[in-house]
Amino acid sequence: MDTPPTTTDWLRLDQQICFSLNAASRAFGSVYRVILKDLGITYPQYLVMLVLWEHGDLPVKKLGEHLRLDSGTLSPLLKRLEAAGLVRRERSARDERSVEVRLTEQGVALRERAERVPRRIAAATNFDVDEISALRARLDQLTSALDAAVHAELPDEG
Amino acid sequence: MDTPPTTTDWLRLDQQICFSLNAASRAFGSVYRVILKDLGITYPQYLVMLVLWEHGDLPVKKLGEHLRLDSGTLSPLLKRLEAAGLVRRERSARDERSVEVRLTEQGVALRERAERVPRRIAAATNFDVDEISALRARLDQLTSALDAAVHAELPDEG
DNA sequence: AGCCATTTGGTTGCGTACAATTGAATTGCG
DNA sequence: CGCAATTCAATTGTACGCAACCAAATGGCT
Repeated sequence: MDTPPTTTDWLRLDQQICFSLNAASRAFGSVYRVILKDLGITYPQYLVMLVLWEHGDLPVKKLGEHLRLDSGTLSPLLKRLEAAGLVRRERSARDERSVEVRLTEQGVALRERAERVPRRIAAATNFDVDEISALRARLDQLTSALDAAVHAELPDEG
Repeated sequence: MDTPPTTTDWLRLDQQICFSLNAASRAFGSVYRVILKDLGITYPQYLVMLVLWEHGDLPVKKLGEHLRLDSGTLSPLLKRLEAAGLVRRERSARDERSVEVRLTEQGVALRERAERVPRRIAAATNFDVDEISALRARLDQLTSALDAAVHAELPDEG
């Protein structure tokens, strides 16, 4: 009744941490897919719009820093947003390497329709604001630790 | 100092819940990528192997239920595992619609090398077992709520 | 001025995710 | 038995996410 954990237990426990995280992330994806269908954008595209609405026009680099995404992900995504008419991409005059991402009128206008989204999401989680804050803090803490581990070239054991 | 939250606050808070989740999930991905490189498999492939090690040979359907993945994801993934020699896919004799996924000798043997993985991951998180359990429980609760919301065809507001 | 490391986006290739469709096999029902 | 509905896997098409590589532009240094 109180045997020490076997290797099998470790393998199972292990699955559950990251698996639960993964599952929650994908479950969120499903909810967003439904809610964002009206707006005609995907969840990652919505994240980009959130950043632009909050911070105004930004170069791709800055966008990537806010979202933890690199150009390999952002370039095609931004092209789709541009094709949808929500965003323009313009080479910076000052630094020709840089591409400024600018909201179009449509992009600005979309914000109004997006304002209903957060409340609907919050309702779907069935968590209150404090619970969400606590969970978010925990997750950020976890992310920091994982980032540090990756950059530390991963020591072999604990 | 105690003004009610504006719509902008909502949009920001909203970003943080799902964004933190997403970020944590991707951070885990980076850690697993490094740790699993030795084994020559990706994280989702590792999940499949975990299920097979725990439950033995399974049809694709059952595998998908354990992992919350559909055949569109599993089919190509399983082909890659088969190409790597870790798994065989065989049409069930009893039900020709079903495909049994079976571990090869190599697949069974890989388990031994995989046994070091969980401890290394746990070390990278910098969380103790209880913290991990608590977080996992919270995430599962969240996933359940989100699943319910999706299946309930998403009521408009909270 | 000339050279070179760095910065910045873009592209390619691979591997998930998932909706939608297809097609074969099976089951259920009259 | 015969046929319609269902089940199951595969395929197709779209969209991330990221590593690896590339090219243009910049800035520092001599």
